[in-house]
Amino acid sequence: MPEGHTIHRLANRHRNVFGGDVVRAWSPQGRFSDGAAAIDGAVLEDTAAYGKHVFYEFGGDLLLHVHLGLIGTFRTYTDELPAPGASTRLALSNESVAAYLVGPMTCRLVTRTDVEVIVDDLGPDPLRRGARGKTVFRENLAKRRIPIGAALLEQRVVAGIGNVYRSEMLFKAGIHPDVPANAIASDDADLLWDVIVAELRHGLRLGRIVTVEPAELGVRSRARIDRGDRLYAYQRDGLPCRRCGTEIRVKEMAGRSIWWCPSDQAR
DNA sequence: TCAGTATGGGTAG
DNA sequence: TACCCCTACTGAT
Repeated sequence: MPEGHTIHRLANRHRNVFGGDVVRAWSPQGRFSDGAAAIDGAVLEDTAAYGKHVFYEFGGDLLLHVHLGLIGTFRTYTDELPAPGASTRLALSNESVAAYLVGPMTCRLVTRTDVEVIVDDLGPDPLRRGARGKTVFRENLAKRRIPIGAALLEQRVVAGIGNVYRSEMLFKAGIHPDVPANAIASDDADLLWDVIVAELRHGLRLGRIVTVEPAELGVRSRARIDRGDRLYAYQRDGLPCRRCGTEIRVKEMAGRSIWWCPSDQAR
């Protein structure tokens, strides 16, 4: 489930369980054998997430770059350590933890210069501390004529938003997905940024996407919200809006479906 | 048990 | 625009 919050959780988890340790690395699938051999026996010094990218620092100029894409998963085991399956691109382990990467879009070795190029091409990451994030986000919107619903999926505009969050953020900010990004008032852009930061932090903490306000369901925390009640708009086409009862709509935008409430998200 | 789909995005054409 | 990665989940059978 790789939107930005998932990747930051992954980086944090692997820093906690592998950080400072010598790790064993191999590629059961064989497609990353040379890369795995290069980091096998090295100390994992740190991990870092930027948007949907995660980097593993092995000292010097040796880093591992992973992007899960749509179907990639990185499963981490701390109790029983099963053997990796044949499709495992990269297996990492120390004495007590094993992590198996399957189906990633990207798994390669990079240099610090490569990382800089990748990160420089990304918009601000709402899960990273940075006083200028809101300003850069607002400036990025002002430069684009495309609909805001499309702009939110562009990782150069803001890094870490995926298809679930784009519908949910626009619902919570009360913005119609068709509004051109450069037509959004700066106050609304600031509000949208604040919603994005808050929601991604909730997602990071919970490990799942829950955007519905607990008070609206009469519960005390997002952790108590049932699976079917977690979202306002995403994949709820034909169902009544949780706030106003208007039927949620869906259409395609930037090659993917987007959902919105025609009443709460007036143009 | 199986088919269909998707929380992504690079690359080839 | 099609393909790819080849998982995880959902709904139909």
